[in-house]
Parts: sequence; C-alpha cells; structure tokens
Amino acid sequence: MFLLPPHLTTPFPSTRSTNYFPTTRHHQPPPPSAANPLISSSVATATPLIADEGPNDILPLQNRRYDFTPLLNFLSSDSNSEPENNSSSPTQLDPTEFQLAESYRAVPAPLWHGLLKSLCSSSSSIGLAYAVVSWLQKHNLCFSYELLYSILIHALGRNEKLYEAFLLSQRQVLTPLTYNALIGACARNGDLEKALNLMSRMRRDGFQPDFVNYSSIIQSLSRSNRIDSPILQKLYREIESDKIEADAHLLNDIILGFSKAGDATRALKFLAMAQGNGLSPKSGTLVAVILALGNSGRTVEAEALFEEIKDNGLEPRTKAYNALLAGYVKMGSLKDAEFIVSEMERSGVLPDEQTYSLLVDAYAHAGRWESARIVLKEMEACNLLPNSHIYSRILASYRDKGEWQKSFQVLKEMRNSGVQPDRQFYNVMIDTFGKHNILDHAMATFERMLSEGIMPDTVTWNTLIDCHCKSGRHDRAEELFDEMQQKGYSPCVMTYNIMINSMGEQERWDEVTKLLTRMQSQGVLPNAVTYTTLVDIYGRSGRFGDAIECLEVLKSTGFKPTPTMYNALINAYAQRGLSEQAVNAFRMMTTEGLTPSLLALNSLVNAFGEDRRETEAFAVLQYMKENGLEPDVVTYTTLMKALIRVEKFDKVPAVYEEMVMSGCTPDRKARAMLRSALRYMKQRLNS
DNA sequence: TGGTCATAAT
Repeated sequence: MFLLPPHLTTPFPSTRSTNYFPTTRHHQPPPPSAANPLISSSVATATPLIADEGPNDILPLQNRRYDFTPLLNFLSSDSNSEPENNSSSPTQLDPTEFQLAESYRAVPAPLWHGLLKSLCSSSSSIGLAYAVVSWLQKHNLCFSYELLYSILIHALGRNEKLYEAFLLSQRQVLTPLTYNALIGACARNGDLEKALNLMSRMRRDGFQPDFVNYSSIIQSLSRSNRIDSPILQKLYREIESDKIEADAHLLNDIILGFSKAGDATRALKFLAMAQGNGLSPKSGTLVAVILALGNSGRTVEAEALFEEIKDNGLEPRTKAYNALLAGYVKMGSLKDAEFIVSEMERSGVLPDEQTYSLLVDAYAHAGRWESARIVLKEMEACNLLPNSHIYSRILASYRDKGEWQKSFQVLKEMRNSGVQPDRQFYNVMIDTFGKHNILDHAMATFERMLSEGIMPDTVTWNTLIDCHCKSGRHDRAEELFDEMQQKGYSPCVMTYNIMINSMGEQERWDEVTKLLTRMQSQGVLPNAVTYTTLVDIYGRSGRFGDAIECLEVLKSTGFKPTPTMYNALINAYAQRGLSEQAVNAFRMMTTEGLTPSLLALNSLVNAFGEDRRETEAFAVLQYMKENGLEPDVVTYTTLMKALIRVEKFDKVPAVYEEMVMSGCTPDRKARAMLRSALRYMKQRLNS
C-alpha cells in the first residue's frame, strides 16, 4: 500500500533555466524613444504621456506625478541593468544613466512599490520589474531592497504567478520578510503544501514563523472552501508548538475556519478561548459559527449565540438572521423558519435575496410549491429579482425529494421569469439526473450547457464523473476523468477522492496508488475524505492491514483520525461479522479521545449481529441508553436483523414495538425487517 | 457574497 508521506518535500521549481528574466525581456517591443530617454520625455513632471509608449499595463501610473516611462524604456533596452552585471558602482556609469537615476531621486517609496506591483501583473513585464529592483539597488534609490523583493513576490503571488515568485526567491537569500511573502503567495494560490514546506524550511533556517503565516494559510483554506477540521487541528498544534500566542486576528481566523469546516464544536471552543481573553471576534465570524451550529442541527445553540450578539449590544443584521434561518431550513422546521422571518420584520431588518432563497428552500423542501411561488412574487415586489441561484435551490429540493422530473418545469418557470440558468444551476441539474441514475439526461444537460456557451467547471466534471461511478459506469467515469484533463481542467481533491473510491470499488489497487502519486505530484493534498475513502475501500475488501496502515500514516503526520474514519473501519469489520476486531477498532477510537457516535454504535450492533452474538448486540443497545445516546430506526432494524440471523424470529415484533414506543418512526427497511421475520415464523409453523 | 460535487450504519 502506498500513502502520502507527511511533509512532501516538493522541490522548488528549478527545472527551468534561471535566465528566465533576461529572456522575457527580449519579448518587450523595442521602445520608440529608447535611444535618448532623457530627451524624449522629461522626468518627474506632471506631463501626461502618449498612450502607446511603454508597456500597456502601466498606463494607470501615467496619471501619477512621476513618469516612469524613460526608466522603463532604458531598462528594456539596456543590457547593463542585468543583475549579474551590476557590480560596477554608480560613479563608473555613463553620465546619461547617472542623470536618469538622479531624476528619480525624489520618488517616494510607495510609488516604486506601485510600479512594481503594476509590472508584476503581466507576464511580459515581470522581467522588467526585476530589472527595476536591481536598478534601484544599484543607484541606492529606495530604502529596503528586502522589502522590494517581498513586494515583487507578493505581487506575483497575487497575479497567480507562483512559479515566477519561486524563481525570484531563488535569487535571494530568504529572509523572514521574503519567507512571509512567499508563504503568503503560496497561501493565496491555494498551494498549502508549498506553504507548509516553506514554514518548515523557515524553522530550519532559524526563523520563527509568525501568526501572519498561519493566518494567511488558514484564510486561504477558508476562502477556497478547502478547509477541513483535521487540517486546521494540525495547524493549531503547530501554532502551539511554535509557541505563538494566538492574537485576535488569528483566533478569528481559526474560529472562522472551524466554522467553515463544519466543526461547530471546535469553533465554539475557540470562540470561548477568544472571549476568555477578552477578545471579541468579528460579527461575520459569529455568523459563521451560527451557520455551522445550524448546519449540524444544533439550532438551540445557534439561537443562544444569536442572542449573545444582542447581549453585546449589537443589532443582528440580515446576515445573522439568515444564518439562524438556514439552520431551521436545514432541519426542515418550517414553523421556526417562518418565525425568524417575522422576527426580522418586527425588528425592522430587511430580508435580502438570501433570506428569500432560504424561505423558498424551506417551502420547496416541505413540498409547498405554491408557497414558494408566493415568496418569489413577494421578492419581486421588494425589487429583489429572483436569480438563477434561487432556482438552483428549488431544483436541489426536488432532487433531494426524488422528483427529478420537476427539473424541466423549474427550468421553464425560471425562463418564463426571464432568468437564464447559469453554470451552478446546470451543475445541480446534472447532479439531479445523475443521482437518479439517468445518465443520458445528465450528459444531455451537459451538452446543452456547452451549447449555450456556459463553460463547465471542476464541479461539473466531478458531478459527471461521480454519477457515472454511482451507476457502476466506472469505464465512462475514467474516460471523463481523462477528458477533463485533456480539456485543461485540473482535478481537485474531490475529483481524486471520487476516482480513488471508484478504483477501490473495482479493487484496482495499483490505480489507487497511481492516483495518490499523481495527487502528490500535482501538489493536491489529501483531506479527511481521502483517508476515510481509503480506510473504507481497503476495509470493505478485507484489506484491514492496509486500512489500519492508512490511519497509522495519518497519525504519524500529525493528523488525528476523525470519528468518520473509525466508523468506516468498524463498519468494514461489522459487515464481515468480525465483532472482536470491530470492538478493538471501537476501543482504539475511544482511546484517542473520540466520542463514539450513534453511527459507530450502530455498526457495533451490526458487528455482533453478523457474528451471531445477539446478546452482545442488545448489550450495545443498553450501553446507548445508559450513555444518553438515543437509539434510532437503524439501531432497531439492525437488532431485528441480528435476531433473524440467529432465527429468533418470535422476538422481532417486540423490538419493533419498542422502536415505535420510543418514538422512532419506522421506515421502509424497518417494516421490511418485521415482515420478513413474520414470514419466517409462518414458514416455521407450516413446516 | 451566496448556490452546486466526494467518505461512514439497516
């Protein structure tokens, strides 16, 4: 088995030649006035320039007090500005260049910074930017060159030119300032792997990563929605071991990160820590925590936090109400949702598109299409136009209720209202067909989207690939995976997770390894789902050694396995009736300080049931009751299955009875289990 | 801004 090592030592890009900058310079068009820059236009004047002089991307600078064109023209043509050749001192220069330098003596530093940022925005002028820095250094025209380099790196990072940033950094000894800029550039470009590598390199060089590094990484993860709880936990452990005291900003980022990762428990923990230190997080962060609480069904706590905003003397605004509303919509509590909206009205807080969208969501989810329609009308009355987003939510509701046929009606309705479907809408539509195994509709929707000139994104490809996997069309999924890359789309973690799952289902272990290697080479970091998937696929195939090794590797890299990973392992043992091993996995989980969920215990019930140890299965039920975990339909159904396995059919009805008495609503599978027990009893009577 | 896609129980 193969797994990704902890800190992948990705080399810095060094394969391309280091004379990258000089060569790009030759791509500059020869400047018309290069022959005598001092004569062609005066320096340091307010005179506006002719537009076609110099690179186009610095046009905004021409409105400023200083005219950099002569300098840029000079640097574009003059080979003396090569950094390699600038050993000569300014006094040895030809008088023209000296005079040019003198004319820029009074330029304030921020203007140089602005010039550099501007030059970095276009590939064709990056070389020029570097030449400017070298030239400034040569003529002692700007105070801190370290700062200039970090500005260059930062600007390159902003402009998604990470590769160039790395090349540039290779020309300098890395200082804390340039390290920070580089780490920031990596974070901004979502290259967490490189950012983390740089942090450890920084430590090796004897520099202490500071909270800004951590902040930029966490912010980048949050922003790109790529954050997950284990990675943030690991980062926090590093913060602790770096002995960095989390300040208000960093704590804010951490709370926001855990919220976005859906880990409401840890978000609350750090919120308490911040408040304990007398710090109050930004209101947007509190809203994110409310959202996370609501999303995990913890609406009571969400409401408590909402009230806390009020207690702090702040008036909750639309966003805060929306977050609370989202929780109730998520749990399908229409009454509470309606109450929140009326509270908004009462408090004079205006609903926005999001509010209406959530309300429409709530009605559509409850199957009250007419009410949803009224909300849309009301929305228009408030001068808020229904958009593609709101219709995509409606479609998602239909999808989740199994009513894929409604897709066409939704499409028609939105067109009638003058709303054009956008990419996200089509993504949901493809997913709707895909989730119901109507692959030709899914593909037709994809074609339709293309024919309307809407470009797919990674989500579109992921959706298509996954729905083919789910329908067992692994061959087509693989083709689509290749196709997306041929068309220039880079697979993301999710794509890889889908493909790993697919290969695992097919037991093509070499392919699983290949995918992991490719992830690594492309700098795509595996996340919690990747590991859960690996544990799951190995476990399901009885490769328990590999499954456990996954968890060990994970732990050795400073991550903690999530409860979900253990659930996958326990489930794998359970399905093969290996109850002893299932119990062991369960114990491992509790030893790690993880609280077993109902899901883990249900798997344990199943493990005993499949191992014909129904007494122990019922002991787990007892354990649940004693530990305040409410058994659910799955628990009782699994117990009934356990009884059937040992042919104690006559005891099944009592379990069914208890299920109903304890307030569980029997579902289709529960009823089927009872029915089959009754059938066996009848058979036994007849024989 | 947001909204869409991936993992674990009968």
